[in-house]
Amino acid sequence: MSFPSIDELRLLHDTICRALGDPKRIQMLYALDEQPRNVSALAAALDIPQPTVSRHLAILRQCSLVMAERDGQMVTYRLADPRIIEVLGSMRMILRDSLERQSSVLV
Amino acid sequence: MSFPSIDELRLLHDTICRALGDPKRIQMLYALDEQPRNVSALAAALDIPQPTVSRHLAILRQCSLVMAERDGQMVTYRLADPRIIEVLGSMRMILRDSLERQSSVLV
DNA sequence: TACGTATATGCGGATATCCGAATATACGCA
DNA sequence: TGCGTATATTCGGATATCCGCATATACGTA
Repeated sequence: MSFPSIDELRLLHDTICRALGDPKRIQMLYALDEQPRNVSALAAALDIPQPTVSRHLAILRQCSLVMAERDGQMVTYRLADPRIIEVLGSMRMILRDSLERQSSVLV
Repeated sequence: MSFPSIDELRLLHDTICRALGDPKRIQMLYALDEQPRNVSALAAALDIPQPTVSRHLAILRQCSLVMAERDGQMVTYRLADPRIIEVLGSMRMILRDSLERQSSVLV
């Protein structure tokens, strides 16, 4: 087989794909792409309870998609790699074209 | 806010991200990118039981990532949009760079 | 119709995920 | 040390996911 090993795909799934496994986390990635924020700023911007935000950030941190930097009492989070936003953009294009294809069948 | 609406992100998650939510499904996408296959060929190639393959294919179908075409008794599956493989390739690069970054810290 | 092959689905249990509520920890400051 | 703010974690319950196993459905052929 010429395609990636199941081990690499498992790793890929355990990190990046898993991180994208919740819409709130995707939302958080976009918010952090716009600008780095601390936990409560993120919670306020997205209208999500602070413990929930903190938990999702912990997952994004484990998956190495965000970086945390303590700054006094606050912890500022930023994207570890802005290319994740490009990946999401590609997904949105695939989704958009897929929906378009489906709706044109209905005409 | 200038980033995508929570509704679009929810839709994105419910389709593409959800489809990538299992390593077997990612493996199947790669196998189908290599060449279209029917269910039992896919099951044999990946050494996964047929009912499991069938169920994962149903999810990929719901998410519009694969297309099914009946061909006598067999059903041939193919990628609906090969760009999903490019997306996975980008993810693998992000993962690779992330692991590299982490290991270089340990030196 | 009867049979064999290919594919899909129903059921049940194990496991994972998500969240609200409460609490614990970390830090700055008086 | 004591207090307030920021962040992280624990617990429990609801919900979703995955899979093995058995079975149902679809199709071709005799």
